[in-house]
Amino acid sequence: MIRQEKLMEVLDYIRRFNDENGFPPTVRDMCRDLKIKSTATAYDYVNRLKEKGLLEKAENKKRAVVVRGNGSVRVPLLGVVNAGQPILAVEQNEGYYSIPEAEFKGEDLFLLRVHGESMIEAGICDGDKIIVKRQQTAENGEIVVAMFDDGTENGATVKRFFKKDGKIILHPENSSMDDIIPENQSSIQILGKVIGLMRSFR
Amino acid sequence: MIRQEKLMEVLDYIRRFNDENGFPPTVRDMCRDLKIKSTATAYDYVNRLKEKGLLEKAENKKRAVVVRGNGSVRVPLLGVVNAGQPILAVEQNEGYYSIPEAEFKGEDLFLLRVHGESMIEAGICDGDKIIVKRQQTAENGEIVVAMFDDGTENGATVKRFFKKDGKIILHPENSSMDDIIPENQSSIQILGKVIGLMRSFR
DNA sequence: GAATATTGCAAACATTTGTTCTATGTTTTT
DNA sequence: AAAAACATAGAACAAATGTTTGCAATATTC
Repeated sequence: MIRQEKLMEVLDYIRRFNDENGFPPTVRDMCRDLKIKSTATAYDYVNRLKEKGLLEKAENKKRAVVVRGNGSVRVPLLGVVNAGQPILAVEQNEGYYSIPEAEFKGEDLFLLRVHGESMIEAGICDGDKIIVKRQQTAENGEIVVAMFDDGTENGATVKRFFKKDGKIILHPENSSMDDIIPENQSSIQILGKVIGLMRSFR
Repeated sequence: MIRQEKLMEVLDYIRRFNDENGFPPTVRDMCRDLKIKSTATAYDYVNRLKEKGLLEKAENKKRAVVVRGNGSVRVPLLGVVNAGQPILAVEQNEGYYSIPEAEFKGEDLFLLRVHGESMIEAGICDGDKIIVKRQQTAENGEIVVAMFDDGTENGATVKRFFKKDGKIILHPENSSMDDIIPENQSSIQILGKVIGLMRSFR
């Protein structure tokens, strides 16, 4: 069917127009650029695309067609994490980053800048930005961001999580460091699970 | 000045509205959501932001305000790189990813999936996606993607680049591997410099 | 404190743009 | 080949939305 192709051409046009201009096209834009002779025709195309669920459209609003999924999610960078300073309780927002959602799936994600070498053997280096999924629990072997308060040592760290004989072990991936087994186990609080990271070389 | 704050609030609102809805707000949207009492006021705000260069606006068009830079660039994933297979000359495009431009600056970027452990001590692991800036030259110590043809060994690899006594050395960051000093030095071709990476834990 | 500039408001106006209607050509079905 | 279904066009209409104008409130300057 020729119609199919035309429809896809329109869909593609809307996507490109949006990318280039920052806002969606009008039916008249479509007519001009795709050599469609009537606004009614373009209007029709848009409605067919909507029926097929290929785009969203708000009725009666101007330039309100949306082709969903440009492929990125916005996540906040909440601070620095290492073996020392805790993340501030009132998480300061250091800005938003758009990360590819195909790569980093999940609800309630945030970023933290890593400080320190404690996870170097897991390929997590000083300065990396880790992508964390907020959750209170963790499975054995997962890398987590956790807080605990143990008198001398306290704060937020990123470590590999293990539970053995009912005791939580926070294991640094650095052979020159020892496991952390907080005395005050009940103070341990999982902030989230590390699902990915980004690094930029300077 | 109170005015300043209000302006920034509007700018932020436009950005958020766009993120959430996929298209920009109208002056009346601003009035409703920011408790502005007159469309003329909102209109005024928008024009001031335009004067300051903080947004773009097409005259007389509906919903045509744009806060440039939603913060991401679209880059293609071109294939796999390791010590073996070359990237296909006709680079196959495996899709686009939106990556934060604040983090990964530069023109002409692309992604490659890394295969192998040859850069493990530089924190580049098997399965990582590296962000490469296309360029033909490199400085001493930079991590590059390079191709060479040396009879037995050939293809594209990611290695640290050194030039010593006129000879190019491709240094793996893995103490169990040896430096590569291609016999046929003239066959060495730098495809780009690695400026960052992304990883997602499965 | 008067003069002046800035800011905000309400209402009217102008333009853009979505939507509907009817007609005509084109393909598919019977 | 007639009938039916579909696709497109052109024009008119209606709603959404940008823009202008004049006035009041508030802040700033002298």
